[in-house]
Amino acid sequence: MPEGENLDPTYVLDDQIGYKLRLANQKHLEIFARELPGVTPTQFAVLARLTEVGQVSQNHLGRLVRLDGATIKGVVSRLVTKGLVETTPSQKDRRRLLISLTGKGIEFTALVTEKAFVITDQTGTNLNDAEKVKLNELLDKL
Amino acid sequence: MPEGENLDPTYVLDDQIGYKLRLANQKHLEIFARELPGVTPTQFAVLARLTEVGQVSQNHLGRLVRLDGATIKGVVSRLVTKGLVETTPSQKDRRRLLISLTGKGIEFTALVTEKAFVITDQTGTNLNDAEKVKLNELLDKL
DNA sequence: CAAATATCGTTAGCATGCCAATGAATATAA
DNA sequence: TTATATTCATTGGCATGCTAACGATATTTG
Repeated sequence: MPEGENLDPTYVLDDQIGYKLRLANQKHLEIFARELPGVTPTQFAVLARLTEVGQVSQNHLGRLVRLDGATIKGVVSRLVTKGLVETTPSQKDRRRLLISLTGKGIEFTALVTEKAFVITDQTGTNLNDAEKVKLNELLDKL
Repeated sequence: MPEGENLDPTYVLDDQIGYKLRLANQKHLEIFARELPGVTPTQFAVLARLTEVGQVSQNHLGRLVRLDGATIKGVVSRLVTKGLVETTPSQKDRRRLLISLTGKGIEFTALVTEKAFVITDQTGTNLNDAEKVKLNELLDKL
């Protein structure tokens, strides 16, 4: 075997995990946009989290959906524009801005959660049940 | 068992495949930015693809990395600014803009491909070999 | 050949998502 | 208690990535 053979094996873009993750994400985005237009996956994630935890400060909410302060601010303000979320300055800590669902937000979230399940389902439509479980497991572990 | 029990099972954000994909992607982006600053994953994907296929038209290049025309245009022009890629108007088809690596682009890509392997490796660092294979398989199937 | 279609690149507009910097308020330390 | 740290929200800048619209060029069809 000649020396140096394996120094730089061919880099095949399609074999890279990062590339595959982008494509997988792309597929999900597509399904989401089709099944649930009017709100983005990120916006729905915020609504879902607010449903789970109730009123929280903006930065904390960002942490709960893994978005940094700059990003969560934009998402929240778009949800405010849609009337799904409202903001109240905190009394105890005057730095904080408390975020919560409006009545309309609660109603909307309840109404479309059904669709959200469909989206998760359709995203994994090429996998059987065992594979879905496995994929979830591996992504968790990652 | 009361009727209607399973009508709307609780939606748990952390269990949704779309959310997990976003987090996985986030992790990869982070590793990429740390290991290979100076170029983004998408930009590197374009360089890698150009290395594989040589000169191609801009729209076709976009198809080869799964980016639409509007997006690939921006990516290419940023790579042009960095001097890694160049554009030549096609003679046979005056609509087309041919894209290719510059000498610097070839050199740069060769130089950092090593890092790209490290990135793929680090992204899957929490998985053993069998799990990595499985994850790749499942993402392909998706 | 002429007309209808399709493709190519470009632009504008929008939503994610990041980093870095800033000022205000709070918490911790000396 | 005063000085230092941290936290919070906000802003500006940047790169992805999409859709929709547009004019220019090619291709296909009648």
